[in-house]
Amino acid sequence: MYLQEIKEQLASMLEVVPTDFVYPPAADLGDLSLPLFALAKTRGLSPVELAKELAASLKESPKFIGVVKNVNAVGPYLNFYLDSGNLVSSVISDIEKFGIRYGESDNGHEEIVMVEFSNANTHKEYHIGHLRNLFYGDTISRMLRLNGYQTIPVSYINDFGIHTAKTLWNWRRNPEFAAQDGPKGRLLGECYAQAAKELEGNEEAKVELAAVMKQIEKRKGEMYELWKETREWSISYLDEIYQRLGIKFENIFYESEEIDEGLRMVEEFLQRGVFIRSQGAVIADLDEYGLGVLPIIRSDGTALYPAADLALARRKFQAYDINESIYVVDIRQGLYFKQLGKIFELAGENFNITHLGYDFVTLKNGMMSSRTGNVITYAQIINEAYTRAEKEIITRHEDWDAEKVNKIAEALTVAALKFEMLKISADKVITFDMEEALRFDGFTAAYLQYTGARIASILRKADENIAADYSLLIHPKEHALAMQLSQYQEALVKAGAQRDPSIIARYLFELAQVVNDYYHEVNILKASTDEKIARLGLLRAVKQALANGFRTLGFAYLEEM
RNA sequence: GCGCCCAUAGUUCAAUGGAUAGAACACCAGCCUUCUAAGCUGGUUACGUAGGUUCGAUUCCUACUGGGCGUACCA
Repeated sequence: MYLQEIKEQLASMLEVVPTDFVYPPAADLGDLSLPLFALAKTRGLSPVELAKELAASLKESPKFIGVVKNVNAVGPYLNFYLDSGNLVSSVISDIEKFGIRYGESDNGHEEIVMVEFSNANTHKEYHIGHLRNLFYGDTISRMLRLNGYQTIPVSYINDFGIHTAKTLWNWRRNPEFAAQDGPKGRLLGECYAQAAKELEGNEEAKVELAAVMKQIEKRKGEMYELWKETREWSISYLDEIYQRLGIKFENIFYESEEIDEGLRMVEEFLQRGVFIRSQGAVIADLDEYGLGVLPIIRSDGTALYPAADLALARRKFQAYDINESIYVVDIRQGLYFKQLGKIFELAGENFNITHLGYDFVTLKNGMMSSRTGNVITYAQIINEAYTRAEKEIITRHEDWDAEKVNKIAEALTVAALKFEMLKISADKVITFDMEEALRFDGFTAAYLQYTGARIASILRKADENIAADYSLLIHPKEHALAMQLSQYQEALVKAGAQRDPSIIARYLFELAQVVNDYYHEVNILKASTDEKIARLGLLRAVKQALANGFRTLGFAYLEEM
């Protein structure tokens, strides 16, 4: 990559490392900058003096002049100016060479990483909190792959907890649910919310609930049969969601399929002294490590969530030969994953597990809670987003047929939802606001897609893909555009290393801003022939970079919108 | 109680041990016989408080204040 090579050459001349270079805050200060504070200290000089000396001596060096156009000392900084023609043509040729793989790197050394995310529950509603997990996990998995890891995206569905019993308990006593038409998977969510509300403080009902749970656990009886049937509804509803949002898993695990092996492992860990019995329950006492106590089996003998997790972890490492298992789970479970890691350590299991946490999604009027009904479900948000997108398209394109409107509206909808969740750093609570989230201007997916569509439109009007002399492109806006394009790989590497998709979201937004600026400033189709074909080549490069970025975040590049 | 996280413009978010702390939205004023105005241009406004380390702190450390989360039978 052009920029990386420049940095390496300058670094070796100046006896620094490529990462010492920064980007100046303003274009007139150059393209690359080297702060001299550290270097000055080791040489016993003032940074300002050193800058002057280095600038003067570099200007004398013919080797240096071949690499960059100019260098200036500005205070304690050494500022470098790249030659526009070189910059633009090198960047375009990098992009042409790598195409869909432009930006990829091999930092992961083909290590095999399993990324577990979208740990949804059956028999419960799917809401915007789940979407953050889904999009974050999906993008992390893809980002790591682009950084040279082999990633295995998997999901782990909790189909066996007490929540399933709650839903079934209510389903049975309120026949109106079963009587309703329409998608049953979604209905189960409503049924659960009502059940949770009614079970609160209702001791009589809790006895009934325990009886339901027992049937499910024993895998026998009427409620178990109902569990099997309803479980399928939930699973197909989840499949529908994943398909609509373009999420693919290599495998989906289910708690009901891990629990038996989990219970065996609990016995094993008891014998090995990792777990103990206490107050009738089975626990891991991790107090001496500052990790408190983790209950594994309830005092009534029924299993808690960690039991199945033990078996799943072992399965992952034994069956898939992975180097690392990443759990993309809400940060509130941070303590749980520390406990799980300690348990494996005490048991002598060499499992490299990482909890990749992210903060939760809340609403302006407080935490989401199915009990109080303060929740925005997946169905609500996607329907609302789609309606708005469709309306927007129809007012702009009266001539489009319904099929075309639908196709574009769908792409805009999925992109909008993903981008809203990914553009915020994982360590921030998202306070979800429907109006803000579904706008089409500003820092949004629609802005990015619109930028892409306008480029595509120009390219359609003049499809002259012929060899061009890119060194003609010396306009300052072309220089700025090439600089931004050249930084795509850095953004992807940083995002991968920090496991933070918001870095790519911001990079793309900045790229789109530079592109829009260029679009308004420089005419492409009406330029002279040589300039025109060169500019079209630049636009093709921009299109490729945008498309690669969109794909990384999981949404479509639209030719028209 | 103990532990973890967060605090930047009216709002939602960035960045950085050092060059004028950036965007977006909102508000005001402009730009469609130049390639899609879902766009562009200009204007107004910010580092919670108090110390410390440092040549230099919004960034690192400590305390405080405010908000959130977790902390044995939810997941």
